[in-house]
Formats: sequence, structure tokens, C-alpha cells
Amino acid sequence: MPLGFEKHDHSTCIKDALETAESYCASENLQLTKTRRRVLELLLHEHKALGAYDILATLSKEGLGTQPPVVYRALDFLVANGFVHKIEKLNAYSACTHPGQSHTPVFMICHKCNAVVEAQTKPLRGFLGVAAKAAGFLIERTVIEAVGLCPTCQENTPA
Amino acid sequence: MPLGFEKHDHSTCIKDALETAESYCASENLQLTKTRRRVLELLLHEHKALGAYDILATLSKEGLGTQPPVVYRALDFLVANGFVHKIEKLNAYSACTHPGQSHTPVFMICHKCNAVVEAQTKPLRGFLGVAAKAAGFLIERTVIEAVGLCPTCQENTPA
DNA sequence: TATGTGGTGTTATATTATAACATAACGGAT
DNA sequence: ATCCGTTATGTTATAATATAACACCACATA
Repeated sequence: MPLGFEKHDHSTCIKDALETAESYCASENLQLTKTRRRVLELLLHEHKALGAYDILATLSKEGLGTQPPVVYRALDFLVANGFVHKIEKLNAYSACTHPGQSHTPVFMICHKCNAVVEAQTKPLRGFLGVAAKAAGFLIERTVIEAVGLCPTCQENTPA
Repeated sequence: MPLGFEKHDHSTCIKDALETAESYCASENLQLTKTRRRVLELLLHEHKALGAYDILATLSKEGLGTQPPVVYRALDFLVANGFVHKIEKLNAYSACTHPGQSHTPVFMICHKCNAVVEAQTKPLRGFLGVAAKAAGFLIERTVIEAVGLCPTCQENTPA
């Protein structure tokens, strides 16, 4: 399965993700406005997480707004609708690479190059569910993040 | 297994945890100074996460320091040595309830009453490890947090 | 045309965290 | 005993992240 640290045709993956977002918004009567679309695009261009203020700096240059609420509103929309995830460990945001699929995302964060890859691990949800059930806890959302070294940075950082 | 939302003898669990911390520090030549000890104590008194500035407010009343670095330094020490965990989702801190045991902690966070319970789920580490291995990723730390409703709040919040 | 809903613009502020530099306390090597 | 490295504390200032609150606008529809 495509787990993400490999090279790939990036322009295609951006285009696909934008199209998916557009058609989903159309079907759900959601407005993918100029600023929202641009924020999603900026995040799709990276395989790393961007801070809200990094994004705001770009929006600002492009005349799309200068104040924090501009970017936080766009991010709220994108997160609420599953196009973007917040990486809690980094207080930063990353485009969803499995849009449309309901999922319990797992993020692998390289602390050297800051790459962020979103993996799918269905069994994980099951195990968390079992632990939660034993405690009588009702899970609504999960945050699962692993911090470490991506394959490339392991090679360049020999033990 | 004791998963934590049940009632228990709280004064005993605080005392035990402090003693464990003390003997560990003694054996490792770590200094559990007055402020560090007090911060750990404050966190042990709660089964919820406290923000750094909440803790600082108490320290300040007690004459243990008034500036942010005071509490962040104490928290850094306690986190680095495994006595306290940071709850990333809340930007807050919670005393470790399994001190001394090497573990991949899983937190269940009630968004109604703010209770935080730390569970142990060994299999989870395994599954994350498998996913990471498939991606060639080397895990160093993990953040696993579930947000939802604790048993008590489920009862008081009928569907 | 009135009214509700959702989106934007803007000012101000809250919350969380760290940089940087000075001082102190202690232990071991010379 | 003094020098020096290490660790901890005190303090000022500021950085980084996030939200409250209110005014305005556009559009749909009753």
C-alpha cells in the first residue's frame, strides 16, 4: 500500500485532491471559497505540516487577507470537512491524503525534515476501541501521531 | 485491569507516586527540587490535565515563582523523566499514573468533565510499529489520545 | 421587502511557550 | 583553596498560537 514516503507524481496528487474536495463540496452544498481553496492548495503542495501563521503569510502576500481569523476560519472549515488534519504535536496543519475515506488517521512526523505522512491502520482503531470499552469510555475523536525519522533521514543520520 | 475512571483511594495513589518519583530520582542522581516536587504533587491531585499557567498561578500563591519559565522548566524535567505527560490535544499536562513502567501511553480525555485517564495498551505499540516498518519510518515517540465521554458523563448525557 | 444564514473584514486580546542573560550552588580536578 | 564545569534558579522580554467580538455583506426565500 502507498504509505507515502516514496516519490510520486505530486502535481497529480494535488489536482486529484482538489477535484475531490470540489465535488464533495458541490454535493454537500459547502462553499469552497477562494481563501479556503487556496489554503487547501498550499497545504497540498507540501508533504509537511504548515503553521497557521505560515499560511497566513502567503495569503497576505496574495491579497487574500492579513489577520489571523482569516486563516483560522479557513482551517476550521477544511478540518471540519475532513480535507485537512491538525497535527497536534506540531500545532500545525496538513492536507488529508485520503480524502473521502472515513478513517482514523495516523501521522508519522519526521523531526529532522518535518515530513508528515498520513497512514491508514484500521486495526488500530479496533485496539483503541477495546481499551476504551474496558474503561467504559466513548471515543469521539482520536489523535495518533508518531514522531521519529523518515527513511531518507535515517540514511543520512547513521547510528 | 485498573483503567482509571473508577473511584479509588486518591491520597494513597498520590503518596505512592511521589515515593516512586523520589526513589527513582535518588537512584538516578536527579534532583527532585522543591518546585519540581510541588508541580508533580499538584498534577497528582487531579485526574485531569492542568495548563502550565494554572500550575503557575498556584506556584505563585505559594511563593515558588511567578514567571513562565519557572513552571515550564519544572514540567520539562518531569516530562523528560516520565513523571508527567503532555496532553497535546489540550496543551496541558497530566501526572503519569504508571510511573516506572516503560509504556506507550494512551490517554482518554473526557471533553465534558475534562477527566484524563492514562491507559496501557501494549498491542497498540505493535500495530503502530508494523505500520511504521512498512513505511520505513523509525518511531521515537508516540502521541495517542482519544477524546470523548467518560462513563459518568455518558450517564448524565442521555442520547 | 423582511429576515435568516453563512461568509468576510477588522480590532483587540487571550493563551501557550521560549529566548536570552544574569546569578547561585555544588562537586571534582588541580 | 581556587578554578571550572555542570545544573538549577531568577528575571525580563518576546515569540508563537488562537479566539472573542462586532460590523458588514451577499444571497436565498418566505
